[in-house]
Amino acid sequence: MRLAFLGTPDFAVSALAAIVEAGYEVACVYSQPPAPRGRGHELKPSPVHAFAAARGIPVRTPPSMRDPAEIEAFAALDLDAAVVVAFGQILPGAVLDAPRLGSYNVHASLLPRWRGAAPIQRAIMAGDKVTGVQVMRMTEGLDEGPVLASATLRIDAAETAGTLHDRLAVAGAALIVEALADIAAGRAVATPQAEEGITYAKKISPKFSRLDWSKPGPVLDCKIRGLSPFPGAWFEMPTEKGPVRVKALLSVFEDETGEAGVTLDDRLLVATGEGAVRLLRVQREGKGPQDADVFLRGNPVPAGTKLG
RNA sequence: CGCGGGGUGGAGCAGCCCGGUAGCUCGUCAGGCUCAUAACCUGAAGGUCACAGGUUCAAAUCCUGUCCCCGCAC
Repeated sequence: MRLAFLGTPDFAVSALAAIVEAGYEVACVYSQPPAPRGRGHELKPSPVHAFAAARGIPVRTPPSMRDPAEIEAFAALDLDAAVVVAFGQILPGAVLDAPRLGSYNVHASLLPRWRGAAPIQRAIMAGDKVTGVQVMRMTEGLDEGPVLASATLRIDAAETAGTLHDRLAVAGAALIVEALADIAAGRAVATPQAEEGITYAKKISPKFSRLDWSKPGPVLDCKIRGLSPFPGAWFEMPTEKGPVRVKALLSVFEDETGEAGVTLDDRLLVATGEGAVRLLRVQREGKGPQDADVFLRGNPVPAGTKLG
């Protein structure tokens, strides 16, 4: 099997690593172009780019796969299949159909639920109890292709987008390797997605990550965990020097009541519109993440504090 | 030179603007008390206040330079 791999973030690295490990020939890796990241505004290659480069795999980072020259170059790779994982670009049909056996995508949800950009975060934010990862054969529609392989994971009460991301990345890596074996052997079965239960996982915008304490506790808890660690659901905390922005990274719902936004004890139990939420892990602006007890040592928050 | 925050006993912070014997919460150690949901009381150890210069009678605190760390740009 001669493959091309298209992916960008860490989530995709797990899949690429597994594919390489399994011994498949990766003719070329495609990734998003290096962007200014990190302190100092330095140009840094994407995680997938860095991984591939370190292993001597050719890397291409075209700004657009719609470019006719790129499509031609892609076709010239003479591929058996292409694997796409969180690439970050919509691929034209000419690219998807170029490989002899087609193009396959690893998607972190149980389709057709959470088609689109941010399935992991959306699943937690919606309070889903289960989610999963699937391999589908790609079509031109957005995550509409038939599914070849699937793995289901439970989402527990302490799950954050970060922990779930890591678990799904591992599961997805194993799944794509299995699926490729089936595809190579000609025994892969693609099942069309259900017509019902379609939802879309809109891209996460930091603009909507502020916590509104008047909302119900369970909703806030899911929002906190779904946006953790990035971009982080935040609120304002009063201090002697003025309000400070604090991100909530992990929380748990508790059945206590009080005026929304006011702390009920000195350990970050915050009353909401319905019930209360205890913050277990937080991050002050400009600081690293801290467990609540560590945070409280240097930043005491007495009961009765009104949070914004 | 993309923007911003910071380096103070083992951890998290205050003190710096308005120079003058280093403070808080926690941890550790010793002893006591108590068989209670982060336990409590008493005592102790532990810091060249990132580093190097400068100003000054005196610098964590003011000035200059260096090193390191962190956050945001997904």
